[in-house]
Amino acid sequence: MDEFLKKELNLQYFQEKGYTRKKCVSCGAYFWTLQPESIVCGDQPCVPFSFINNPIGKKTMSLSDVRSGFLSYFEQHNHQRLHFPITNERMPVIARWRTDIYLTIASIADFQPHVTSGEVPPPANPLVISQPCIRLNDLDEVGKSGRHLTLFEMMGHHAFNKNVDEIYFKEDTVKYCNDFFTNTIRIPKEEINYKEELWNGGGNAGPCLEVVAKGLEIATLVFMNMKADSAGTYTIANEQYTNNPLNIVDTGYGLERIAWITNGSKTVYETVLNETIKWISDHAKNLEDKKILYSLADHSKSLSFMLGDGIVPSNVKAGYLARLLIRRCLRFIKSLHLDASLIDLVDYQLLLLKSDFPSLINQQNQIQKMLNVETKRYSDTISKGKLLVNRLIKEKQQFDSDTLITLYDTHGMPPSIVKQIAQKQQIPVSIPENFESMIAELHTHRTEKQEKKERNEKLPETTSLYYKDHYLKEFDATVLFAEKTSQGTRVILDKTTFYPEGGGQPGDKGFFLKDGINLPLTEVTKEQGTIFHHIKGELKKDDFVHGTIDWDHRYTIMKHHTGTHIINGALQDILGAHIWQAGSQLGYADARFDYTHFEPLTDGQVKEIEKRANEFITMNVPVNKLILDRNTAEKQFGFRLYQGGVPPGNEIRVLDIPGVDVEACGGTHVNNTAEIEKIRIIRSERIQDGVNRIIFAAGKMVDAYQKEEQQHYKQIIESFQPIFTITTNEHISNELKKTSDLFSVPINQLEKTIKRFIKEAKPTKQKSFTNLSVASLYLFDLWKKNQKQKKTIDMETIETLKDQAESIPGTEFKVITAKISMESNATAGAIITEPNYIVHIYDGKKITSAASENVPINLQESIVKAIGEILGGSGGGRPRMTQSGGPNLDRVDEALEQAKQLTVEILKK
RNA sequence: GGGCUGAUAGAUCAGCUUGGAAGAUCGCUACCUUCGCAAGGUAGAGGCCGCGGGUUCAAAUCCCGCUCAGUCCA
Repeated sequence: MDEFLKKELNLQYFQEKGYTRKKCVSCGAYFWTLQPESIVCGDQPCVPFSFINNPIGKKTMSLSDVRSGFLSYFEQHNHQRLHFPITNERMPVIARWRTDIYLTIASIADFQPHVTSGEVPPPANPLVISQPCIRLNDLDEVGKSGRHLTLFEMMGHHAFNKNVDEIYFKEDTVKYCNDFFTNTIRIPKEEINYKEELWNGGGNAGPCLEVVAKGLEIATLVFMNMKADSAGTYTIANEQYTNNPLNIVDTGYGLERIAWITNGSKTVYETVLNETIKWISDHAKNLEDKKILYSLADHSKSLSFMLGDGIVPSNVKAGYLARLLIRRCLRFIKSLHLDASLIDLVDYQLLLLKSDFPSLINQQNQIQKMLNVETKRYSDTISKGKLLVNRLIKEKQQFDSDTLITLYDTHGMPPSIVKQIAQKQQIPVSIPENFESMIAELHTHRTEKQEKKERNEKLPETTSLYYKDHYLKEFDATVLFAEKTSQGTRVILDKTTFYPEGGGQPGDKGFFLKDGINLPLTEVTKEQGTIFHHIKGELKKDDFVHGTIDWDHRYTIMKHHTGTHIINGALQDILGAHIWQAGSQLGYADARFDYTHFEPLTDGQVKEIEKRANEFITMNVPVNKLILDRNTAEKQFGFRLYQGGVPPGNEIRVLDIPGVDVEACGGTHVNNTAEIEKIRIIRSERIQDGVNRIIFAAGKMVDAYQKEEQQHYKQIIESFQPIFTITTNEHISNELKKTSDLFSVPINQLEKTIKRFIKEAKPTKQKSFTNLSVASLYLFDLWKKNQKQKKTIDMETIETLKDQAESIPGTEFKVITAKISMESNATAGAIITEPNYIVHIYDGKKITSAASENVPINLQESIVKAIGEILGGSGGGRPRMTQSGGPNLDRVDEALEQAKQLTVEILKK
């Protein structure tokens, strides 16, 4: 490998400028230096930091100084700066364009995978960017090491070479780098060493040079020229690599580190987060733990970016990472005894970031709301957890590590808080050193590798007519491929207007005509880019067919599809820019749209959204269907495009509804919002933490839905009919919702439920009500009263029963058998509070047998089974209190008689 | 996306292992005590035991779905 690096990195530039290649006596790595006598590479840990209190550079530089110095240096050297809507010169910290990572972790991540793979041309070439990145993998080092940050800016100049080095590659990269550091930052050239390393990550690899000065790595220059490939000839870290189609200059300059080296402060935090640290110190009462102070300053900055770029805290995906940081912050705030809230702190951060990152403060309102929700939720969790811990203390008097793990994993109680609570009660708690890894262990599970299906190259491609004209209903085509299936035939055509199932849009229906024979289409699918038509009947290769689409089906779905974009637009309008599509599924009868939001919608908000959506419809907004290359689309519309996921390839279909919504979308759509006619929101629900769902109908399906609703309503009214009448039929959906809430039963079960309640409540008076919900409420109350009455003991009945008691000859004991309408257990229980009674009571459902304390009888052993069997069942209970029953209730008299006889037999002397 | 919890009175929770009359504490109401308040005492109101199925003579309890909530991990 050394030989490989020597060959790759033996640059002309080093030779000309008089650098020497040396081997570090400490770590063994090779490095290039202008100090031939040096024996160590100059990186940590081989040498200590030597710039602390001894800064280098022409002057102390702020983050802004370094950033603008870098960007303008490279701009002057023919690099182009990037511009995006909303975020301006950077990309968001949430990697919307990536499916493999949640957060933007490096400047090159901006261009992966599409640009680095060569599929999409770079937005500019060469280009320069300063990209805010978030890395949470070394969370515990933050604040402790003096140099770890969760949010940092990685500055990079990138060049993408198709033919080795036509833009520039290794030589110019080092030249620019050295020039920038020595002239713009003014680090003496002798202080800068270039250390040889091999870099690999994210499926790529290549030689690299680490730029170190005074013990600190300030930049990494990667020459990415290889990609992972099992058939490759290079072996790096046990993986095979081959040449990449592009030679990529991937540089990463640590903005914060460069500022730090010119400041010479004790830690990076004093340089990067100085104002925040001061602010926190001013508000804190306990500053003993510097690590916590630094961490809080760092985390709150990360949060400003995460929430400002639209992450909604939740228990899934990137939302969970935001919550993780929020909860750490809340814990830090508590232990510092801050007299300000997390909201105050983030507000202050936003103010500091306002001039360099203005998009963040635009989200201040939403950020405050989200932090408020999260703060409240966390304190709820902790106070619930405290109760739980206290209960466990009572029960166990100690905490083993299993309990600690359960408390954290299941209830979110951090062990440190458990320890605090327990210590107050003199219960010792020892937190295992490897707690974190024990948690990790708990969650290790195999991740199933998804085998990539290779596209069958032999299968022909199909021209998608539906994209050229979303309204095309008929077409002629030639069969290119046919294959028999159990259902019929599946064929590939040269062209089609049948939309295949995908992206939440169901496939089209319709039929083919061949020589006057009708061949119905059962399914259209897309597998690895090939469109298959599944038909009933037979077709052969080279047949000519005429296809006709089920236009009603397709057009309804088109209305629903454009409808989801309108709903999305309405949501963003009313709730804010943090609204992001989290999934959608279109149907013929209705459509559903999932989106990120931090709380459930109120009924008022739903109404408002429905109203706004319908306004968009009546505004007659044209629906523009654009095909743009990726860079143009991103530049024009920003990352809002990637609502429904990231489309592959360089050409992107963009659906632009001006003033309403713009998204990359591969579905079929109407031409003008007016065609949708109307939208009705059927339901709004919370499908998981941080994600809500709206189910709506569009066009004629609104009428269909309302018809169905009326049918439900009618059925329910009818089930009330025998006893109650409902006089008005207004606000049907509202009435149904109220009623379904009252009985906590879904609408389709209401009819059944109401019948049950009428049967159990036994209403006797005919009554009429103005509307359904009032009638339901009345019924429910009646039912409750009835239930209660059954349970209340009627003293009169008890006295009557006692009077009926028959004495058992030769004893003081008295036996009662009876059939009553009250609850038999309660009645029996009341009687046997007095001595000498044995009762067998039937209440219409079961026979309860009970005996007073002083009666020497074991009902459970001697009687209960016998009488249960008479009823065709069985029975059981405790010696002094049993119940029995069975399906043959017509033999109750016989059973009671038998019970009496058995009792007398056992007790008589 | 996966794992783990939970849902019983207005609130916090017992009861579920081993099926057999729905409980405690706080809060609420009335009365006693007091010049008044706090506190104490006595009595009382307040439950579709989340929803739906199944097993059983019998389900808050056992089994299966569903809904809602919490939590951890990727």
